[in-house]
Amino acid sequence: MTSGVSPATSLHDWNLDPAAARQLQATLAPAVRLQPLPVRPSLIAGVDCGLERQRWIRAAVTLMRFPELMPVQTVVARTPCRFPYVPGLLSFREMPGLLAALEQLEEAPALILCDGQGIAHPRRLGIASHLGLWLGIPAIGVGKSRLIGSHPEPGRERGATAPLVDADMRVGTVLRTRTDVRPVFVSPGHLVDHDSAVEWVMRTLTRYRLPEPIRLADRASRSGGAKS
DNA sequence: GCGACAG
DNA sequence: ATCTTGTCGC
Repeated sequence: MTSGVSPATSLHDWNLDPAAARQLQATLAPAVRLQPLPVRPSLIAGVDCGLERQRWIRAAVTLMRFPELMPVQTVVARTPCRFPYVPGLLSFREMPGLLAALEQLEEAPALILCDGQGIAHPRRLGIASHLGLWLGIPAIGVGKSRLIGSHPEPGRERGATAPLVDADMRVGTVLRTRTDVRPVFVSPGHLVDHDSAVEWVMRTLTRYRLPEPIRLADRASRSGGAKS
């Protein structure tokens, strides 16, 4: 009855075709706000999706307490694929499942780390931005590969960064999360700016390439297991 | 027309 | 994302 996470505003439904989806992204993008994360979040969520036989989306969310980085709760939702994978339209494929999983949380996160891009997107509305906007919760996009933009190669050391630019605009940061390991693409989703996005990805790293909340959600989306 | 293209 | 065996390295 009392869910930890519910939409701040019901912005739209999910019955759209690709053309309408792109149109909607252009309409929603101006509402994205880039600003420093106001408070230190004590509850951080990591979200990720897995695919089951090309027909089901397995959306997983892991809630962690900061700064301990101890998992508080992990939830998984299995929903049918209703939208194809189209570069630039990922949120229309994965968000319905993610929202179903988020509703199962007993507490709401103060920050969400999302697998995929934030504003580093053709219309500045990657899945992290769309999700953050829908929930009214600060969100950061952490992609394992590039969608758009150009950038110099960041230094090889852990913590090295390079700006990600598209159409003469800063859209993200290429961040080396481990020495000599392929960098990740960090971009603000909503209610965070470039600096806090990189700062909070760094603060949730342990010994792996991906920040712990996303790494655990990724793990749950593959094994399909929830737990408290 | 051709290449690029989160998960 | 998923499929899918072995292999290299700490």
